[in-house]
Amino acid sequence: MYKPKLEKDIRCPLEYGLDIFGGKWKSRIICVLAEKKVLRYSSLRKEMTNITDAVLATTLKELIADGIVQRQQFDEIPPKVEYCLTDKGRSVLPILQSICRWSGAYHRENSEYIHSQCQKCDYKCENSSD
Amino acid sequence: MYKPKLEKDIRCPLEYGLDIFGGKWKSRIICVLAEKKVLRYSSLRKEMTNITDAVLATTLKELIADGIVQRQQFDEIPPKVEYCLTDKGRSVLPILQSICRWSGAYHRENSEYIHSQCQKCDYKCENSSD
DNA sequence: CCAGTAACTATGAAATTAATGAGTAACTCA
DNA sequence: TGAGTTACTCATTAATTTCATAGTTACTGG
Repeated sequence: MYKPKLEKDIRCPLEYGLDIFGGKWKSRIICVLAEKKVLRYSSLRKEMTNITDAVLATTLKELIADGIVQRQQFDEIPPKVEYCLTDKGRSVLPILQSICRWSGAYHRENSEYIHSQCQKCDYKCENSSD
Repeated sequence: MYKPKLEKDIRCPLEYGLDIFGGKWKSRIICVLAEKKVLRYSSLRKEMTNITDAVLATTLKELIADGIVQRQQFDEIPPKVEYCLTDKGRSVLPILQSICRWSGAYHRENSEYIHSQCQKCDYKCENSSD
């Protein structure tokens, strides 16, 4: 059974925010959903190279519990479940973009940073072109 | 001896950025230094309630290696070392503020989030009043 | 009737991160 | 002489996060 971290609710806004889109997979899921709009569970897993079911399922639960991702279930056989960002989820995209821009300013010149397993770069950094 | 993570340099900007100010202590150190400008090691540890020497020392090394924090050593007895933010370090403050503002919009209404051990809230959230 | 599919869950191992507690050099102050 | 100070390091343990693998239900297509 999934147990939400109650402690999170008494943390400060900065920790609350970092908890929502920090970590290894959360920002990546948010970016993929931002790009593809709607994805079934299996398609999402294919987009996220190397993620395992256990991690994807629990990470999705956290994002849903935090109101970032919406889950819509269709009662069919075989099962069908669709995931997309909520308004709250879309509202974090400017923050992620600002992080990308900031990093780009310091990080871009001295290394290759776009590797094939990181879809969010292709999305984020091309779209933040002001 | 401290070994920098080379892998970080081939990651995408979003991961690079989250690595720099994510984690349990990094954003807190950045905020305290933003507020106090300059702090000796021992004062910094006092500001960060509950941090241990081992964690503070290695976290500082990471922030220094990432160019966020500057270390200045005075050859005195007893030893004296001062820490402050670099320009790059100060440039992350707007991002941290935007995270605070975002969180505040969603998080503020339903809980107490400022607790005594979180100095960065007092700093961050009062200063982001637009 | 057996393999395949979808969307998971459960379990244990591995890896990473953080915490604990002690120790160090070279002094100063009582 | 002996405790206190500073800015750490080191070794070990604990906690957290992630990975790897297998299993489940209720079907469908061959």
